[in-house]
Amino acid sequence: MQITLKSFKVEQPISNMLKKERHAFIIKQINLHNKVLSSDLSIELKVSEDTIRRDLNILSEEGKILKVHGGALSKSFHYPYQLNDIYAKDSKKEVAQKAIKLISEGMVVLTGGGTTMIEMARLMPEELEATFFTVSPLVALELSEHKNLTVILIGGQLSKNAHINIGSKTVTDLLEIKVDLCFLGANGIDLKEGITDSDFEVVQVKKAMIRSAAKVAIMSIGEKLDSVQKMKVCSLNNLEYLITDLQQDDPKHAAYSKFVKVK
Amino acid sequence: MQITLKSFKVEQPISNMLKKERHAFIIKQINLHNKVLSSDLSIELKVSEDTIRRDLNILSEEGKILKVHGGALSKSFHYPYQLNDIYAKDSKKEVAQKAIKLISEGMVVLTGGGTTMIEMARLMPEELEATFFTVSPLVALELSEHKNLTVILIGGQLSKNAHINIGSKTVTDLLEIKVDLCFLGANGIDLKEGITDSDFEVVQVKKAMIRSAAKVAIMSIGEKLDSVQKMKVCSLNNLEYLITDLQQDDPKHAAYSKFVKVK
DNA sequence: AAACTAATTGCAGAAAAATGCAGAATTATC
DNA sequence: GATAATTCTGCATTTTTCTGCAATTAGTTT
Repeated sequence: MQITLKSFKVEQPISNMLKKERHAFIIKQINLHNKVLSSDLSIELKVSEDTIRRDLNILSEEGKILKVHGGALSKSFHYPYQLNDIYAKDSKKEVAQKAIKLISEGMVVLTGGGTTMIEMARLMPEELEATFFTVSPLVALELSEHKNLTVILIGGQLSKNAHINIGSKTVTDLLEIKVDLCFLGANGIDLKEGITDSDFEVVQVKKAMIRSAAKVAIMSIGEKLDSVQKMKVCSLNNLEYLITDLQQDDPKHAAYSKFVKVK
Repeated sequence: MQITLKSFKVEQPISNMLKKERHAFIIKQINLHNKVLSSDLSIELKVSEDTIRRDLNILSEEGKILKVHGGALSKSFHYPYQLNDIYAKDSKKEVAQKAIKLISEGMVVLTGGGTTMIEMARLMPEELEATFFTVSPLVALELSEHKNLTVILIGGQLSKNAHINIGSKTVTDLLEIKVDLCFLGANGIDLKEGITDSDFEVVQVKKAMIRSAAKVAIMSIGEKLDSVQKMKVCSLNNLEYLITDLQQDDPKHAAYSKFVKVK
């Protein structure tokens, strides 16, 4: 005996559907795809767009969906944004915590800028004795709140965007130092393209920082994995560590762990 | 100069995106990378730059992002330092206002640290075009909020008390520059003893700053006149200006005006 | 079952929104 | 101060929405 399915049973909109049924169908689609277009629904449900629009208006008034021009979105649709707060602050804190574990007493460390680095500076153990070089005035100020840290700010022209020191002075000063471990943030991390960034001057500084360091650790929230920016900083095999907020055995990590120690 | 990588791999945007979806995408990109370019978004989202610009304007009006020429920035990246409880803030603001009058277009200026200097940085005219050297990370950060200022931070070891860079590196770097005007705060000002301070390393830096400057201006609230600290920075005839919050004809000024131009 | 009322649906035309484009104005950059 | 990039402005086009209104259907009453 053989059963042949003639048609795929997708969400099967019955012709001559009742209003309530249509509404249920719409809600289901929104839950499934987070959005619907009036034009799509009109075709799928074989009713005029006006009817769909009326449906969407009703559902919107009932607070079940978010109506927008052209269709509707899931009510749980929200901006990935926390007012007054740093984006993904908790993730960044986790990254920072993991990074701090790599620092041992008496070490000489070099750090870049960025919110993750500032979180790290804040979370540094109170009693730790170490020397920190940094190109970021903000990181320097945070670090200097810790009594046993020696903080050395590498000078240069202060970049208005990146809030770190850049330019030839910064680069040549960096060439004169030698540190045990360098922590860098990244704007783009990708298997093929390695570490990438979008600002030419920032890239120069990061390259110099990498040259000055025995080991380099990249700190990044998991979201940035597999994204590429316009300019290359270095390839993955220049790195020692990759620190993210993800679990060590997260599938996103797998490919990277061939190149670097993933934390 | 700009190097462009061939491959672009980003959150792939769905075609026929609703406006809100585009907005969410934009905000996510900003949160992730701290900035976006209109031109990039136009390509990524496959809409005209005009549409992106309109999107950015809306998001900016909603206070979600910081729109700038060419794209937008993350708002939280704007650094969160506010020293609000400053002693004698109003007096210091007056001093700062008077000091700013000494700065003219295109000048090269050197500044020290301290709350008065930070007030000056904040009150700087928005459009002023000038070059500022400073040994204070906080002053540097404040100054860098002004678009036409070039801010160069003289590096060194960050002093935990004075919050300025100190040490031999700072001093030798200072010897290599030559500026039109140097603004210094003072801990003690006295007719006989001149400018005095209480921290040895800070004194070394201030001396170096004075050597690098064609003219030196001391900024101080009136209260500090006729007080002496442990270590000498320089005598009064090394100075060009003395700027206080007092009236120019204040009796306290009289004796000083024989040595310096009192403002 | 007929008649009546209320709700639903589709449609035409007007209104509003969204988008892209051209040229002018402004801003950045060197 | 010239050049290039970006933004603004007004406008045309397309798409979506809104507003009656007529046709249809469903439900109720007599």
